Amino acid sequence: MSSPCLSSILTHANLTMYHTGIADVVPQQPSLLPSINSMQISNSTFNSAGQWYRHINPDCWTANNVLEWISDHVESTKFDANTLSLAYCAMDGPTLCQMNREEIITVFGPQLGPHLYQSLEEHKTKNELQNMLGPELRETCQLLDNFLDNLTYPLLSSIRFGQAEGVVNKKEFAYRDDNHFTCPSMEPETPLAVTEYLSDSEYSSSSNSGMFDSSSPDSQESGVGESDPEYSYSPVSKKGDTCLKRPRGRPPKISREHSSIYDNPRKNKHAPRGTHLWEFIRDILIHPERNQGLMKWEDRREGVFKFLKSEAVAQMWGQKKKNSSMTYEKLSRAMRYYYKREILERVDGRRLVYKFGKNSSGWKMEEIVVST
DNA sequence: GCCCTATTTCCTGGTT
DNA sequence: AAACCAGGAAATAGGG
Repeated sequence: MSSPCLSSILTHANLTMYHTGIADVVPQQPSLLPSINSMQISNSTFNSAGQWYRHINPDCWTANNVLEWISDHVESTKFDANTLSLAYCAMDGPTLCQMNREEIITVFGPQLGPHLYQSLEEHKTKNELQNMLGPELRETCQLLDNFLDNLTYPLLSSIRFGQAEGVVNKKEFAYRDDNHFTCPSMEPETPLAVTEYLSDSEYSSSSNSGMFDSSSPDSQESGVGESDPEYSYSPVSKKGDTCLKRPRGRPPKISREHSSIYDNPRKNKHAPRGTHLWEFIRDILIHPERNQGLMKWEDRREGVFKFLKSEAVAQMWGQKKKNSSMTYEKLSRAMRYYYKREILERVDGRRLVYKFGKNSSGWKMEEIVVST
């Protein structure tokens, strides 16, 4: 992006803010402009690895949080940061929150301004909503944030899993966990790595080419830890050779002494019943600003929704349940059990489409408004 | 330890 | 052919 209009934007911004009474966030004296404007910043100035602001109400953002927030949008919109003056990024959250749309566009320009305004509104809404919601929903939102952060910054997560291998064997991690094989570099609560923000088909094919293939029975038999004869396998196993079949059902969990490094030390001995799958799905749906195309409402009033990134949602569910071998195939089986209990209703002939049933709750507009 | 609920995993067969 | 759907069977985890 070129910056021929920078000076006019800056000049106009100062005048506008002067007249609108928010000039305290920028140099008030025109004579200061040249020196302040010389404090220009480049895209490389920004470091988006922090993102603490995401978990804080914009009203409480520090100037640093504001800078982080702006930096994220500079990166995501490929905006030329050279055209931004640091002076305009030096305001804190309360100051920022006082600005209306026009003021933000005036300050940050017609390209970046609308993005920033939109984002600010989303952060405000999200935090207001989260303050009114229970801990389970907050946890889901946190999960979404973490998951989407990994989608946005795949490099960081791929480094954690060892990017040399390219696609990481998530299934192997899972079974090794279950069978007392652990990855020394893996931290507790480490979010799943996703190498790219893929479409569903891409997601699946990339999985297939790698490790956590859910569709192939052959691949499901591989990647099993070797310590347990029941789960042992031959790495070269193909159809018809000596590979032992994996028993049905959930693999046994690792014992306390072996799992200690994974357990959250704050976790209760008798943890409260976690969010159910349908509640997890619901919580994603009622946070449209965070679900970023994972799922969408087909008919909000009727409770009809659709999976857009089915494998991604399944991975998130697996992340929540500390089960990195979760797939949409398995998730959808659990969903189908809800038909009988009338938590979900069948939607015939439509792929990836489900409907909340009469025994579900918390997704209707009225309920959300009433609960506030 | 038993029972129950809520999944999780695997599977076969059918549909899109 | 791949992805998805349907539902049976068997298994686990956690709570009561």
